[in-house]
Amino acid sequence: MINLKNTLFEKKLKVTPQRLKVLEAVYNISHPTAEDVIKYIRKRYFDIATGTVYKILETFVEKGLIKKITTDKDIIRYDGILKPHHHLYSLEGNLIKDYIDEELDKILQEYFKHKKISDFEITEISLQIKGKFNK
Amino acid sequence: MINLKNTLFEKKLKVTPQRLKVLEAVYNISHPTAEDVIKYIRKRYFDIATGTVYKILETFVEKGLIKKITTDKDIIRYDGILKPHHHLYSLEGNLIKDYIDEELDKILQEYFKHKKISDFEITEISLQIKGKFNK
DNA sequence: TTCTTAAAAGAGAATAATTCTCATTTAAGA
DNA sequence: TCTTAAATGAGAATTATTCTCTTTTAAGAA
Repeated sequence: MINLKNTLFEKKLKVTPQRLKVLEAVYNISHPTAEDVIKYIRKRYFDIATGTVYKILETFVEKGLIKKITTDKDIIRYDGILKPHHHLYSLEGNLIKDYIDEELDKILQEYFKHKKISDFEITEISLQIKGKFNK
Repeated sequence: MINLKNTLFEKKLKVTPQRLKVLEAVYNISHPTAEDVIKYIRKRYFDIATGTVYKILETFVEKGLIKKITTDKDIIRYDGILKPHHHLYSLEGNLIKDYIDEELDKILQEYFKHKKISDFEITEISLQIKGKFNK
């Protein structure tokens, strides 16, 4: 169980009720949009301005507390998992799942140790795996 | 040199001047946004309604003529290259480059032939490689 | 505990990308 | 050439996101 207050404190961010709840939301919802976060907080805790949530999410991304994830929809989603991982995308719906595979990471790391891409320095590699979820 | 008229015809799409130019634009601009396509056409050929361009791009994606590509910005980009490939993303600016690497594709294919992801059928794998371009 | 102040939050207007509606035009086959 | 379903255009509507400016508050100092 993560101590939310401490997480903010370590990043030198003022601990506010709004920030605590946004962080909680991103940790508890899978790949939420800003709108998802707003609903989560309004339903359970208190009213919050949309601009505030957008601002807080942006701040968290800058501080490296959460990550933006890429989708080909026009809505930005966020991810509370920081350790490098990949994503499974449903070709049918909006479902996105995390995919963690350290063996694969090792293979990729090994591969790019030898194969250099000219004029490009790799910081991070993530796979988008598209397909179909079977129920 | 691709025959644009024929490309549309094969997909059973009415051949219109607007569609021809949108297709030309996506082939000639690297990872354009809808706005990029509109500017391209207006500058060189004729005025075109924004809604028309959005509609045409959507139609092309549905017919598999082009692909949407994912970015963590809030703008959708398109890609005229259909053969499976990966993308290099600049962490600094908006630069996106195609990255084609058949050796890597083979390794991934081999890897996932053995390693199955439970309840998921892979259709397509693409890498997002983030990092820094060196001039 | 109270005071101070920079930072954060709130309200709502502004912006920008995208979608929608409906009237008009046009490609393509009869 | 005629017919018609499909495509385009114009602009309004929608929606996600950002911005502005005022008010509130967290946190450290006194």
